[in-house]
Amino acid sequence: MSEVVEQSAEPGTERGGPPDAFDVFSRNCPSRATLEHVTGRWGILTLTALAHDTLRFNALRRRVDGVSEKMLSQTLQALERDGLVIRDAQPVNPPHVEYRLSPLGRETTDRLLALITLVEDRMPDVLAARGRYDEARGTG
Amino acid sequence: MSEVVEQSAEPGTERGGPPDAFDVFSRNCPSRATLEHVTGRWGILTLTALAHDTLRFNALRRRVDGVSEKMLSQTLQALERDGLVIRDAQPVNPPHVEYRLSPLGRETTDRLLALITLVEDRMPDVLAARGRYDEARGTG
DNA sequence: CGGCATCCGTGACGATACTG
DNA sequence: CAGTATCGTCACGGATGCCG
Repeated sequence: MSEVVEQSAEPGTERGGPPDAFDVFSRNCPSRATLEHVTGRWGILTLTALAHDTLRFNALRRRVDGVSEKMLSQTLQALERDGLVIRDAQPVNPPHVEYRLSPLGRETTDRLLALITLVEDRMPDVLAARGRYDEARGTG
Repeated sequence: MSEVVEQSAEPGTERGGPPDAFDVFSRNCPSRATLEHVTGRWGILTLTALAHDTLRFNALRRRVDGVSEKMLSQTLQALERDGLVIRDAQPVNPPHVEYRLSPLGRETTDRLLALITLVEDRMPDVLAARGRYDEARGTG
């Protein structure tokens, strides 16, 4: 396995800092890594896709437009490892595996959803801002 | 300029879809790009750093541990272009440039903060889950 | 101080093929 | 169906140097 999302190699994990040691601003804080799993390109979409339903691998793949098999697999593993996603595998043939959110995953996804909703709602503003910015540069 | 965050090259922007056309799930939706600016590794941290204060470039750089000059510059440009960050440049010598959140940027950052707070709070759970996951693989 | 341009390595990512 | 293994690319991102 030459390519892994992140094994337990967090160097600064055991530095035993103060109680608020999980501040994302420091380079080696594990919360930074988790935050990146959650907010990573595929992390966001995967969690959001699981917000309402329990889904199987390929259903998820269809839902998250553009994700490759590999990246979905990787993303799911990272999220499962962080305890945000639960993997239910039934050893039947053909294999039947379902993914769903854990309680913590649900909480996280709720906040994510709040963010996404805002961004989607305000896209007209964003697009307008982009237009202004580009014009101020392109035209002079 | 061979390396650019993203110019106006969004291919699916003008497809004139339905009102809810800003669904992040479709590959070519501009909201997906904006979401990635916001939730990108440096986007999150930059916005969060600006949550409370107006900051100058190098102050920001010190605050966001590990960011390179180049990435901070790129990130700020993307966020400014999307209308989330406002750049105040005073043409004095030495140059004095300040960055602050726009109203939309503030709204966005508030939601981001809610997410970050949750993740930081729950890091013990995450770490425990990781421990269980790793053990179930390494040992069993 | 606040940038921008250039060079360049690394690894994230996608496509494909294979397994159970 | 649900993945894992392998390989190639390319653009993300760091280091450096220059300019206003």
